[in-house]
Amino acid sequence: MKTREKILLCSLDLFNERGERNVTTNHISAELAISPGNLYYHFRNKSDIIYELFQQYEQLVGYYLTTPEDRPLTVADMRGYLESVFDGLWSYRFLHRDLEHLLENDARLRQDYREFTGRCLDAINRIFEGLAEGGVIQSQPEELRQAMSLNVWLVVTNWMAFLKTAQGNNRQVEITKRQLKQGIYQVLTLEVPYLMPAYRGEVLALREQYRPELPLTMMEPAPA
Amino acid sequence: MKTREKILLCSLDLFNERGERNVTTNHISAELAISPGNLYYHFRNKSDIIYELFQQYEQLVGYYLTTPEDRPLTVADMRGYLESVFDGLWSYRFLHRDLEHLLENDARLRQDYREFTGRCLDAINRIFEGLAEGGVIQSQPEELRQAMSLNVWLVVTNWMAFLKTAQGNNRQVEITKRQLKQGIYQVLTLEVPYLMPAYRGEVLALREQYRPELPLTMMEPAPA
DNA sequence: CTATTATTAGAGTATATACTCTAGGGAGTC
DNA sequence: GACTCCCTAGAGTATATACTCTAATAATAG
Repeated sequence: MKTREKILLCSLDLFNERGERNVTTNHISAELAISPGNLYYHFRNKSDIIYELFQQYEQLVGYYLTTPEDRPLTVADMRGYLESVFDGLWSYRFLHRDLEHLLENDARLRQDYREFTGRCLDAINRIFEGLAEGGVIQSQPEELRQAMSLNVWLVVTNWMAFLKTAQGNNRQVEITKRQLKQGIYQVLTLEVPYLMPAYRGEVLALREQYRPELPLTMMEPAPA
Repeated sequence: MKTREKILLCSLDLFNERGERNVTTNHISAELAISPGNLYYHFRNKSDIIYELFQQYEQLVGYYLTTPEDRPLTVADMRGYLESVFDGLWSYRFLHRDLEHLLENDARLRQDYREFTGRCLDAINRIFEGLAEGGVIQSQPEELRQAMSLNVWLVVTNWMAFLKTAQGNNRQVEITKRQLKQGIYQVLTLEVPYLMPAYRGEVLALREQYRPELPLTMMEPAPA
């Protein structure tokens, strides 16, 4: 594998594990057993690495969130959206952590992220429309649907941060993918009151699959 | 005013304005025109300042969220809770920004914040119960109510962060209190489907008062 | 083989930042 | 006046971190 590619992969790993803030370019090069100079040959600076990872993320989520134009959406579709979006979130989870700091220091990222948010909100909105067409949820006025979409976005993008704060006494709180996916439970909670009778049971059963075992604020870090 | 108190007030101001991360102890002492040594005479370290500010915040919100035991809740109560909680959020908004980093570096804060979260979730839950008793919203099974409360918490605590990311092209995005309070609109959106007919109109009218003028992702920073 | 380009090493630097240390001023008390 | 206690000054330090610079080495093209 090319060094450049290795740097990206290694950076992503370290960022996800320890948080971008706690990973220096020296750490990255040390982990790869290359010199700092080498790293800076391939990337002008740390921001460029982050930006490129963000672009990967953007592309991935954009791909996940496409909606078919020729048919309404089903419960299976919805599940697919949730699963894949949370997968993406997991793979690039460092982004949604120190996000504010990242945006503060990179104008490109700031701009792109803003547009990305807009596209995602639109996509969520279209998914709600599709689900209404498919008879899964009630149709709602545009205004309400948009506000709902925004709430979905807030829950999805901040679920990880909540887990980290609500959990454990250790400095390095390790979140599992399973826990992250309990965010799906919270998103489906938002939909509960809008479910049509015909699909209510099915969606509630799906929701149960993501239910946390314990109330979240009582969760302790998994023993090592 | 005592120097100690001045340090707390000044720190809070600077933290809120520029973000905790961008404010050093040297900045604080410079702003106050005192020496760093002086600051460190009053506080052992930066974390101690933050921790004391957090305790103020905790107390404030704890006070805001108390529920009367002798009567059900009204729409006016609900409005009061939302207004005051968002006021508190505004006054200590730096806390909910770099929260993860703050918790990572202070075990006391980590522990306290976790308990604080638990208490807040309980309080939100009790408020929902009170509103159901008061006939404002439908009564819901415990499990659903808890998940709803958690969603409310997620929206409330992350609304500020969303505004900062969704808005403007400037490094230092200035959020107004008015914009922050649009978070109330989002919280009330969560309640819409549960409103009882008798109060539906009233709550929807209340909600309208917090409606953003523009779709949020199109919002530009206010011209200087 | 030679010339050129792409890649790598690794010591070194500029800057920032939380914090320390010593010395002393001012006000009240005996 | 001397003692004590609270408070203050401000130069200085240890450490971290993003990044640079020079030189050397592989890879490739002609």
